[in-house]
Amino acid sequence: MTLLRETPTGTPDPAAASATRDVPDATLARLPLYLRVLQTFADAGAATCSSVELAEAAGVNPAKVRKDLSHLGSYGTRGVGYDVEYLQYQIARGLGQTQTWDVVIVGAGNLGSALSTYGGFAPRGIRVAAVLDTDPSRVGSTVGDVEVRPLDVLDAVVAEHAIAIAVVAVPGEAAQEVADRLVAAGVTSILNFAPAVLQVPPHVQVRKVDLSVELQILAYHEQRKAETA
Amino acid sequence: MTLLRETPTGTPDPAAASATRDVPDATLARLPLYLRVLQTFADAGAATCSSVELAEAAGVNPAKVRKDLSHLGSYGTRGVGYDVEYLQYQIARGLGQTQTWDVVIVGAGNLGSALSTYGGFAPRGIRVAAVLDTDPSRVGSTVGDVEVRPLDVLDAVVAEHAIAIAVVAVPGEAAQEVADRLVAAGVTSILNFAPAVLQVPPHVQVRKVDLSVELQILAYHEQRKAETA
DNA sequence: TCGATTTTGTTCCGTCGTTCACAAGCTCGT
DNA sequence: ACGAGCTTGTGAACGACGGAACAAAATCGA
Repeated sequence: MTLLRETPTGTPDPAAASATRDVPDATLARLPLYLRVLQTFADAGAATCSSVELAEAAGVNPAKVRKDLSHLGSYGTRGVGYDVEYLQYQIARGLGQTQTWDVVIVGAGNLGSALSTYGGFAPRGIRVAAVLDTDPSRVGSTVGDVEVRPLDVLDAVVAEHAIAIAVVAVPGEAAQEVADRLVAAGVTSILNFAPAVLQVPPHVQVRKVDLSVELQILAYHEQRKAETA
Repeated sequence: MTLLRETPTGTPDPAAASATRDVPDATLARLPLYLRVLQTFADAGAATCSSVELAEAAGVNPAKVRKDLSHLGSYGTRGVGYDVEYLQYQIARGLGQTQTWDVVIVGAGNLGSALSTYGGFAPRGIRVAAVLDTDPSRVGSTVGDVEVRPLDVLDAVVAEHAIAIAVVAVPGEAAQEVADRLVAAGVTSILNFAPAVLQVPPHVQVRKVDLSVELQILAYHEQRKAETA
């Protein structure tokens, strides 16, 4: 899938520099979690923390924490642990949070509105630069503190904010067309909430979140419990 | 993690009956996707379809489709393919869609409202039986076609509808307390949208969806592209 | 200065998921 | 009635992930 490289077991790079490379997706999904836990530690006034503490608060295995962090570099001190503030910075850097990423949300329905006003984006270096919709009844209204604009301004918005990431929160029937327009506008990463499989060129990355799938998986396990016999 | 059993390579069960068992989570996550694709095939008037057609429409490998489906049983015909309608029924059965699952949503904020009015649940055997919130200013209002009720009625609601699955869509600070109350009420599966790690008894299953994590992962890959050097 | 203690970083191994490749089996035309 | 041509279902190889165990290294006290 994604291009992978072997862990550089060769010469230990001069640490710092641009050592950020080759983070597995499984690890990547946990780094934001660590970041959140570290913030609670920082709020509590802790200067350092061990992998065991981090693991307990995050609900994972301590060895997994250490291995995850080692993918970013060697930022801990043996016998001591990790400096909370320094590790926060390093994880943020590894995730690309040193810069703020402007994103555009297409679809101002219930889900699009919820995403637009979601408070969890800003602290993580993500800013909703624009919310677009084709429905004239929605255009002009405001969700959160941004105005809903027509989809026609997409090209201009993408160019103005140098947007690379877009969120698709439209009905499944409209998703492919929206995706096509996003790609044409120059977007290279799409987060798709619509129940549809998007066809995009290979240089465009798509991640999919299906709200009902999660519930269906839970329902499956409930059914298993109920069967028993 | 989840209890696993070896694939029953022993005696081939009399097929039909209650052959649904031991479906890996990775497969489980794709079954709803196949179901959606099959519906488009049915709408187009197709009576049968091959694993290759299914795979292309779902954007996965044909072999993966066949292996996924084989976990449910042998419902295809060699040389022909799968009967669309029959396969739809079998997947739905495997997922536990033969019955309707009532769920309760806690939190009537933007996200909770979006979930309550999400049209994708009903066709998949999931019904939002109640939406609860602690905020008095929200209680009494209606989202979609259900009224927002106070969290205090949780026990009664869970008992009345025999609810096993709950959705947590509250701020991170309130998530753990809500989870505790859900567990006390008898809920055994929780879908958590709050940015918090929930501590629950081992018999309770938690799935987590973090909206910002998905965007952060995309941001990481964008950063990788930008670095290049 | 040196050893004891603590905690990281890494190696090794078992397990799970994905993919390839092929045998089993069904349909259709002759 | 029978062989040709598909398509499924599955065994096996491969790669990635998770977890345990261990060696490397830093601090602290004597």
